[in-house]
Amino acid sequence: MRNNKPKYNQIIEAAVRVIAENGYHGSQVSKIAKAAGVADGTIYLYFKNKEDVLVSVFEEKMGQFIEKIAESTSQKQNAEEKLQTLIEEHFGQLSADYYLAIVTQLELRQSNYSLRLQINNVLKPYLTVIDNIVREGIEQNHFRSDLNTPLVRQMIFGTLDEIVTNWVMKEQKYDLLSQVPEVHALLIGALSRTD
Amino acid sequence: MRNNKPKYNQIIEAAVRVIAENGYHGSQVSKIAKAAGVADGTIYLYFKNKEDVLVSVFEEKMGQFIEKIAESTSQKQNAEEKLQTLIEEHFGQLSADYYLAIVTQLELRQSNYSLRLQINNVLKPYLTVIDNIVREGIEQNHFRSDLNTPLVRQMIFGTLDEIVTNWVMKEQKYDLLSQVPEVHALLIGALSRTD
Amino acid sequence: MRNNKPKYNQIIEAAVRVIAENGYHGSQVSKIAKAAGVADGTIYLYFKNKEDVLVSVFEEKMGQFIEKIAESTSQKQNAEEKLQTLIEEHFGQLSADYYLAIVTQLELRQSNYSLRLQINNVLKPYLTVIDNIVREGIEQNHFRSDLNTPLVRQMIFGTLDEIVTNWVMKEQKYDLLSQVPEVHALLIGALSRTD
Amino acid sequence: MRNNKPKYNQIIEAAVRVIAENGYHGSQVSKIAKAAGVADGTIYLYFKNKEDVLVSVFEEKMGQFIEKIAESTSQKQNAEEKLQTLIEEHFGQLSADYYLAIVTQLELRQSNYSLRLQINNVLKPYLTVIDNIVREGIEQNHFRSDLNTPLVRQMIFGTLDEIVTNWVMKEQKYDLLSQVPEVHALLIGALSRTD
DNA sequence: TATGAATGAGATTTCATTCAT
DNA sequence: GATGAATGAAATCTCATTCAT
Repeated sequence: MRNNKPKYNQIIEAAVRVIAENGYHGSQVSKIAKAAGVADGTIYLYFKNKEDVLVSVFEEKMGQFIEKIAESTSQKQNAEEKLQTLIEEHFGQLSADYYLAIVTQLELRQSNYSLRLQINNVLKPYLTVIDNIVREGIEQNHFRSDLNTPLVRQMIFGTLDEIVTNWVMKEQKYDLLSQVPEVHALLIGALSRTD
Repeated sequence: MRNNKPKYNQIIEAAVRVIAENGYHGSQVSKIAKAAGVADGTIYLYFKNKEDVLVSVFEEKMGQFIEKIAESTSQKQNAEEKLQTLIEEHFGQLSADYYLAIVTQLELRQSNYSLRLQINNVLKPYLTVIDNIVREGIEQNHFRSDLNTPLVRQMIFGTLDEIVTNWVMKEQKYDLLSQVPEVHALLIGALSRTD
Repeated sequence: MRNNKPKYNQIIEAAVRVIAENGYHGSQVSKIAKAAGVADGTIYLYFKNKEDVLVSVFEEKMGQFIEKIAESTSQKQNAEEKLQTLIEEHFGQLSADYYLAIVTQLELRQSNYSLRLQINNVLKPYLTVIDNIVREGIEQNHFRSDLNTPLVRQMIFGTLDEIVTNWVMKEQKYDLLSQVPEVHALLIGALSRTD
Repeated sequence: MRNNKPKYNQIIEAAVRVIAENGYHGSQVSKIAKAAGVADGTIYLYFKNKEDVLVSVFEEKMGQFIEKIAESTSQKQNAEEKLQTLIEEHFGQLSADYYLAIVTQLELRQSNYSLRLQINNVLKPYLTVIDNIVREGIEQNHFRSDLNTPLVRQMIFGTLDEIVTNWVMKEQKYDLLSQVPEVHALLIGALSRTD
């Protein structure tokens, strides 16, 4: 695998740092190369072009992000707990990585359509995790049986994403993790049976 | 106000069209000028720079969008109905204006940080409308009294925004308005008192 | 026509000068722009890209070159005189324009395949002039009737071209025009009836 | 000599193949190395630099080409026959080696001035062969005594070269060798005594 | 000898903005 | 007010060459 090569990871890590500090449009290849301690041309030994660097940043970082969430949730027994864990991990990981939060919430969204499509692809497994929790909640009779899974998934993802983006744009001045219980309560309220 | 001048509006309308058809990065000043039937230099008689054109597009279009929502909701008596009307108007207006939906959901999000801050400013009155509905629902004892208004507002806006973005990215192949009841039910579920 | 625009001609003339002085591969767009007294970007208002500049140099210069030859030869009555005039003009014009000779004989031949095909196209009318002289000579019974016109044309053009190239590579240290009679005699020897 | 080393020849042969298939500008050192089955760096153990590879290709290939012509013509008794043999060999060898024809007629001509000077040097022995035939013809009283040898040599070489180049550019769609008699007749016509 | 990963200089082209008319 | 020709800064990517192993 290419990520055994140390230079590959050096470049990815440098890219996150440079993008977080200079913004998407201020992140020239030469700046990333310098931050990674390699020559400009070296970037092109590991990546097809600049867009490939950015996609790879997202793939690597979001890949880990999603994997952790998938693993943590899988260890919980019911849908409500899984949802809570998902929110905790989502907020927790982005709280813990200042640069990653800026890059994923603000900077990479400025990318062009082609890059956006690839980013959406990377996100798919996360959306599947959400879908499965919703389905499980319905099967376990904890959630309402008439839920429209895609719509619910859009609500959950849209809610979490908007909350994190607000937090990043407010320069992370408050504690994101402390909002987990309230967010969980809101979402459970939306999903639970009322009878 | 500068929007009494006919060329100002010509340019705004041309910009929406050009951005929707060519994407954010394919929308050069010269292209907008040509579509508006004016010379490149004329743009600079009405706008400070390109960013000002884009902000103005958002201001004008979202200004109308928000105004309509504010007016429609104000005619309803209680928070639940107001929320329903808000969702209807939000989905309805974007359903009705193909170009506007693409521009606001996809293209203008590719803008840089500075433009994004200005766009957020334009959105503030909309967020206030949501806040007021939430507060009213609490006061009317329809919503739970322990709701964290900003958080709830983020959930509502994040949910609606994510749903519309998905719909635009799926090339508007399904009917957005038919989802209003389900979305409303979900949000009401999240907000309502359970006792 | 685009060559009414003064900048267009400024750029063409500058390009000939720059190519002659710096060689094909030493002729960056910025160097041509500077020599023409315009900004780099101005080049692209008049030419699609760098290749278009080079093709146009050849078109304009060879266009005039060929036109003069066509006109001069047309005023002669028989094929032998026409051939003499053609050689005189061919050698004469390139003798008179130091830069043009270097550019057409040495530098533009270093171009890539695509440019070479376009250059060949420009040369076509010249080859036609030669063909017509050959045919006329045959009809007038001055040249042998069994001549293979394309082959003869290749001999004539190949001969003149090789002689000029040698002269340019020897840095034009001898007088090219003084060779006209000998060259003419050789070619007439090849073409004339022997009975 | 360095061409006792097998890798040297591997690289030369690979270079011809790569240049014929990819064109002069598409023939990177790494591509030649790969085709030769050696590492990039190995090229530099056998050649000073890329230009040296190209010059060597020309030297080796044209060396053989010229040697054969010199040998074949030396076995003929008079200038006319020698000229015929020279044309036959010139056309014959290039007809027989598809890649060599493309490389020498089209691709290597795109090289820069310095390489062109070296290529001219390689050609010198061939030009001497031609010169000797011309001088012999004059001495033998077959050719006109007033011939300017360098000029005649330029005519002969220019003619043959132009004919081959045309044939290569027309993608070798017709038989080059069948033109030998006509070409010979033309050149003999130019050189022969007319009394 | 042989390797091949790393280097880094260098050039085309775009496009927001200006300003003389 | 209106024009649009001209500006020129700025960034990606290639590829010949090197050198530690």
